[in-house]
Amino acid sequence: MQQSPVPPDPPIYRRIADRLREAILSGDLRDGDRLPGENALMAEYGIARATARQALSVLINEGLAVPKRGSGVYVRLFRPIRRHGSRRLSRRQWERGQAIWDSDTEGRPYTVDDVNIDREVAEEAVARILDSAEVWVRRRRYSVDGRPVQLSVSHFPAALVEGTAITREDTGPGGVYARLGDLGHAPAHFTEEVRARMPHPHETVQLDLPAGTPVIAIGRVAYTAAGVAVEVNEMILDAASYVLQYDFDS
Amino acid sequence: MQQSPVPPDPPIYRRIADRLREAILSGDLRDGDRLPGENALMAEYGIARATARQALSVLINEGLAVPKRGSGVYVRLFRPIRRHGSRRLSRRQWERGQAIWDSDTEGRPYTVDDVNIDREVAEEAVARILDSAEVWVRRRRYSVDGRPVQLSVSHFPAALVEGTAITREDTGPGGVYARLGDLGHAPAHFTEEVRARMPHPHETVQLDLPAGTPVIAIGRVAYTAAGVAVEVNEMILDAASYVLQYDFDS
DNA sequence: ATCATTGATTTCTCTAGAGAAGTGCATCAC
DNA sequence: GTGATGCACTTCTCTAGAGAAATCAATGAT
Repeated sequence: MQQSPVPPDPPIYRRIADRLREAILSGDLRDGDRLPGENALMAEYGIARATARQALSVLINEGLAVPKRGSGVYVRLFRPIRRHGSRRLSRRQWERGQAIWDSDTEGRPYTVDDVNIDREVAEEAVARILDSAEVWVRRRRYSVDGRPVQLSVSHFPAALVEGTAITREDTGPGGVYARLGDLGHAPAHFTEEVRARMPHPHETVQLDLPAGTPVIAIGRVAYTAAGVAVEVNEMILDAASYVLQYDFDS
Repeated sequence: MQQSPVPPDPPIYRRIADRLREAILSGDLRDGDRLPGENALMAEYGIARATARQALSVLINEGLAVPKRGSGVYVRLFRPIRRHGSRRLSRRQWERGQAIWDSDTEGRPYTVDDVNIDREVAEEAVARILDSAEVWVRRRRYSVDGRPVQLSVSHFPAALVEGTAITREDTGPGGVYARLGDLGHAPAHFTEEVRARMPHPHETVQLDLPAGTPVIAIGRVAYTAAGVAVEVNEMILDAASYVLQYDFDS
């Protein structure tokens, strides 16, 4: 057989999904508006319930819509926070009014819940970087406007921070970086590795993520001026809540 | 009524998905291994086809599995490329063997297909940043090992680059940045904004993305030493193919 | 006015079954 | 050996229907 030159027309559920997506992206349906539900689609197109659900699930898994059980399916909103990698550099002229994507200029108040501090045996990658088999681990969750947006797990070499405020809930003024400075190990250089992926179940729960929302995973390593690694911080961000900004010369 | 203290046990499809996920994350099922299919799950658990499909769709939308029509459902592999923000800084001691996530050290050969160069009226955000209503636009797609991994759309102020090699397919040795240097507008500073989201349909097609794969959207602005914006580059990366690395002092 | 109840509406879960369409392997003709 | 054919198996699409569970507004009792 020769290659069929006829593009097979897409299945019903996909055509419906395409239509609805178009309505969302074009702005016909705005943030928070309600989409036609299962019953409405069944009636409008004369299709079975499963087919209507399949159409809606496409948009839900694309992160464009959010289902509310017992209520309806709604257009999802995107209003991110801007997170700066290098504060020093980004505070230059090229920052003001020059952003590509709209975002709330920071300054939104964080709250921290679920602090958890522990001494543990480090997993392989962390032990290698910190050159320390045992580590103190600080786990926290950050919320903005009462909604959780970020998980953070910090690791410190046990021998270095033993007995300091870093092993206690209240780290004092300036936080952990100030305490590392007190120890003569002030961070001077950072490396951040950034990935994006779909969340694991426990991340979905802790960040209260709707379907179709990826997470941004950041692995940050802090080094002293001498090049000694003093912290490994693994962060998980709700991708719908963040725009990361990095500035650099070259 | 009081708050029900009984956690309602999860539905069947979710329990099955949890089991399979566990098998994948624990390493029982490795990259490329085949998962039990619809028919196997129907038989094993005595459930309807739709329920078995729903269980598998959970993993597919999480990006852990990839369905191959007519063949089976397989465990997805993750073998990312490392992309450096600031080459200069990351080429220091703290780079060697200090990565958190495994990745192919770069050097993998890129190929560029689908080059497309055009003079256009800039959209609002780009016009504002470049301070130019008209722009030259270079669209390209990058592939590694024959698989598309990145889309890139570069904008240049029309008045600046008119008549130069930047408006032609072959930009000559050193690429567009060398040409901007020839014009006395060598880029000296970069700002990158990073987001993650689920792909739009045309991105899914052009990057050949399976379901459950987010994209990383990078908006990069290049500035001269004088602070003049000379390029806006919007990139879309297959999130399963990349780890971004940023290095900075502070 | 406030609170509890009821009922309509909505999404969610699942069953049972049918046919279309793509894959991959074994078999057969040459 | 080589290529074509057929068949088993797989995922994909869709129908029809049922009950559970959550939401929301209106109604009624206090």
